[in-house]
Amino acid sequence: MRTEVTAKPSFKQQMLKAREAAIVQTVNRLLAEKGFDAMTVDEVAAQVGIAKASLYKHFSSKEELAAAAMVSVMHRAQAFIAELPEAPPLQQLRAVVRWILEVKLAGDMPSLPSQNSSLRATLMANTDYMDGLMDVSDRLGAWIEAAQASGDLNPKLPAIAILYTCYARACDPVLEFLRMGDLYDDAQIIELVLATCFEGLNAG
Amino acid sequence: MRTEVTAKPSFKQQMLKAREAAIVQTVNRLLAEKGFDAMTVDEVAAQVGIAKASLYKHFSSKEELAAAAMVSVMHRAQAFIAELPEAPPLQQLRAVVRWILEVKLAGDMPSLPSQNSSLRATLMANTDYMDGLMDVSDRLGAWIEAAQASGDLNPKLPAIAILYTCYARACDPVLEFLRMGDLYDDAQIIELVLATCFEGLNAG
DNA sequence: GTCTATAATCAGATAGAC
DNA sequence: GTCTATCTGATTATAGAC
Repeated sequence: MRTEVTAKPSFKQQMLKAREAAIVQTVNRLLAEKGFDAMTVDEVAAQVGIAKASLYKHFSSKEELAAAAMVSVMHRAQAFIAELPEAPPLQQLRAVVRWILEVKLAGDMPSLPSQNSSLRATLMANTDYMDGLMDVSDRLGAWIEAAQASGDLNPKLPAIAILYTCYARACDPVLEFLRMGDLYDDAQIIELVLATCFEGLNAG
Repeated sequence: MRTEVTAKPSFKQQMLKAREAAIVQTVNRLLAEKGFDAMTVDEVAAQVGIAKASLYKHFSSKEELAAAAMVSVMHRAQAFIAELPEAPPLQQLRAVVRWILEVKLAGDMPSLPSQNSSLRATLMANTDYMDGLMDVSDRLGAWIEAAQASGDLNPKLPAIAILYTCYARACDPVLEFLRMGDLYDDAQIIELVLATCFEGLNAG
């Protein structure tokens, strides 16, 4: 009966984790749809199907909710990068940017106001988030420098500027603008933005 | 005495216009600093130095305040475009994008949440704003198509995608990111973003 | 038109029973 | 841990005197 008594709490914890995952997924979608300020905790609780007070047992503030969503996407990014097949650096970088655009178009890319200071503080204090961010930045940074050395990326641009430009695709309004026009499907939109990002607007 | 009685209200109206201009300037700056949601009407009134109730005599809602700020930048954009010296289309377009980046770095580019529906409605109902937007879009659109025809801009990209990509520089977070790093001054940051926008990340 | 004072609402967070 | 009910503070907007 040893297995039973140890399995019971484990099962309970699994349930908890599952519920927290559901919360994070809902927050993720709401952050992508409406942004941090417009998202209300009441809304999150309603869509998850639990009481607001229960939410606060899992996450102690609205900022923590947002941070959990950011950690979630960061982990998904790490998983995506880890499973990338071997390829030239530029191709890897392009694949990551494409993934960012796909996640955004799928409505799963949380968007946070870069100015909100309490939110910034919460994020910077979150070691899961910071570790993930640094890990991803290191990997992308290595690809960027390798691609510059091999003459695939413009060596005159600072690597950090290239990194930021890639990250910035996560909140690029061009995707929504093009979608509103109803002239291009999602796949075409992604190709267009990828092209403007890497090849620029100028003629080749 | 004819001049006196007609001059009096004209002067009064000038004062009003001046005060409204001060309000709009304050709103402009606050929208650039904190965004629409984080900006409060109390804050605006305090910084202008008038009572909140007085603000509402000039603008009937927070949305109207934001719309006035958008009309203001739109008019400044039109004035900038009108005074541009004759030059090839690509150069004109680049000048406008450079102007956008300069205004943003100067902290004078209001940033609105693209999702807020009541705000969208207010903006779309504002004929001053819509007229300005269409006028600017027409002028930029003509330059874009001319530059594509002359082989300066990539003719494979839809003109509308190029237009949106230029507009999107008004909310490009790369500017703030690079500024935070403290490695480049404002002039360098503008050149970097201009280069990535037009020449792309790839090597020439 | 400007002010002080206040209404009305909404959202983040908590108390306390179960 | 989950719920209902509530507190607390902030924010948009307005009433009414001058």
